[in-house]
Amino acid sequence: MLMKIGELARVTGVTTQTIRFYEREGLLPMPARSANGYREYGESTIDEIQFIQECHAAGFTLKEILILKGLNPEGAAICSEMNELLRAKIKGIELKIASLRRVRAKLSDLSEQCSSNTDLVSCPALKKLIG
Amino acid sequence: MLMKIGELARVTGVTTQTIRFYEREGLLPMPARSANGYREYGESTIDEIQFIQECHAAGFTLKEILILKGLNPEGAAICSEMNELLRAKIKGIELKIASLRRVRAKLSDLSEQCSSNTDLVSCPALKKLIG
DNA sequence: CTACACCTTATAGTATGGTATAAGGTCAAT
DNA sequence: ATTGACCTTATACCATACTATAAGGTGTAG
Repeated sequence: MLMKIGELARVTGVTTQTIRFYEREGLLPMPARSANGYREYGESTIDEIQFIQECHAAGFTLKEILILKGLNPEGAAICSEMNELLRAKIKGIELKIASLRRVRAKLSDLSEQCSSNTDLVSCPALKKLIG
Repeated sequence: MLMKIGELARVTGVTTQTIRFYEREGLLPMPARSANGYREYGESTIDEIQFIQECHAAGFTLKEILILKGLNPEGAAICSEMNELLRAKIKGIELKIASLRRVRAKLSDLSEQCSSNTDLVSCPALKKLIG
């Protein structure tokens, strides 16, 4: 049932240092300690770490995840705040996707037009593509 | 025709320090200098900076943009390398999108189920959503 | 001629998200 | 009883991508 930090690290795929780092940053609650001072985690902490990882992969900063978790010291996050943050992030990601698609299109064209060229800057096709 | 660094900064929306930083990092070529030592930029530098910004918005690091530009000191980027990098980045972005969508779905559900709750961690709906 | 906005270099500091190191305590097995 | 794997704290360091500061030169307007 109860895990020490090493096992929690193994099952979540993060390092023990990262778990302690998250704890210092307030992303993970202070765990119970056994008699010898070792951290003792319940299985719900696995979900908490996965939630952090999932949010981080989605482009949230650790501070934003703090807000999402309502542990923000400047006040609890209410749902409208969460949704606001979320919408802003979705918009950001969509801009990123659009940008990536533009870059991909440009570079795909470029690699077709000068497949043996070694320098994009000196490539005559570049101007058309990035102009 | 020729711009000083301040004007280039204004038209591109980056700071003069950032332009000098890009130059130091090899992302921008060393510009010509006027008699007084001021940097003199042609209009093509606007495109170069926009290319950097576009790639950066798409999730490339500055080092990766160096590779894309074929200015990588470890060797010129050939098109296959570019495409490899590009495909990896696209995959990364797609993973991010997928993750974002999962988080969005979870939080949308959450905000519907407990629209006045102030703490996600103590929310009884959370377990279902992030489990 | 002096005020002011601009330019120069060099150096140092910032925020983010960790990662590494030192110096030591715990515990199960041999 | 000592080896080895684990745990503890504290501290320092890292890459990324800027951002700020110091100390000074340039150029134009009044």
